Amino acid sequence: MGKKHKRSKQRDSILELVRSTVTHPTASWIYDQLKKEISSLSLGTVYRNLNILTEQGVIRKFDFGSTFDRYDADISPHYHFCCERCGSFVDLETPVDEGLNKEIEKITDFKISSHRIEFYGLCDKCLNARKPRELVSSQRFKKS
Amino acid sequence: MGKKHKRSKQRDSILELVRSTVTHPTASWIYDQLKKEISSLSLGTVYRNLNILTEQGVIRKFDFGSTFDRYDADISPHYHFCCERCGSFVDLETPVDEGLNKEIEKITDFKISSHRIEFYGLCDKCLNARKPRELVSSQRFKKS
DNA sequence: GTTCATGCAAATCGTTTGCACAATG
DNA sequence: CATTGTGCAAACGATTTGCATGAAC
Repeated sequence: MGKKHKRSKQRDSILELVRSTVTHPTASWIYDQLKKEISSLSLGTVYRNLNILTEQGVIRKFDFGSTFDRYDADISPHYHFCCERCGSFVDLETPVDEGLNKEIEKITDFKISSHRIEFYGLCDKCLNARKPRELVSSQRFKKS
Repeated sequence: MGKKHKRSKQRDSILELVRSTVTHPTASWIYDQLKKEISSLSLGTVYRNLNILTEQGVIRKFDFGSTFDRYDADISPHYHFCCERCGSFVDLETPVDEGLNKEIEKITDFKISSHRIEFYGLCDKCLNARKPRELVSSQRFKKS
């Protein structure tokens, strides 16, 4: 069950602004824009509402699933899987589809040099650990 | 031309450790591990060396290209392109390949619920702006 | 009137940096 | 010995949070 959320002018404006652009704006850009309109606006409110909207699934946040940079000594191109439960980040064996870059070049005016794919879901360990008693629902994963 | 880098026990150990694991470790995990071995080690050194190794192409850093979270009101599945020069982040029209998830499930024990693809390269604007005088080589892109 | 949102400022967290000293070539 | 690396602590920048006040229901 999600929490009850009252409407607010601030949240409405934030959503409207994010919907009006295709630039995938950052929080501070949103803040700068709306500040002109709602001069009392604070940055904390922008962050709070972006999180609420993301939680509600109304917008999407691109944060790579973790705040921490991760390092990999395998520099050969390969894809990754990221477990949404435990946060593990593993290499996949699937061959990399080099043709994809060309396909995108065909439909855009861009020069594509590389691409990256991440798959999300549940890893085998977490699948098996499913519901032994209760589901640890929102276990925000920590570093390490 | 890259800079001259002298060898150091710290950097050697960091590289060895990153190479010895497939867990895509974070800086602080690396620090914790090596601290046992090199008790004088400092976190700053770990970061400095991870950056050097990344710069040298010996390891790879997964940082999503920007420090800022970006938000998108288009929650329908679609892929993205990220310009390595100006940092613009744009939606692609290519249809999403839903079959990919199944393919990965076939070769792993994971339950895949979604995937995400980002293409990297140069956008049309940056391509055309190429070398009018000089190439703005390492323009680290700012917010907005 | 109870609940949730706001603005503000302080706090947090990952990462970077300036500096004096130590190690490398 | 000239140059780069280290440890330490302070600085940084994005994001979060505690608190008193204000708006929504």
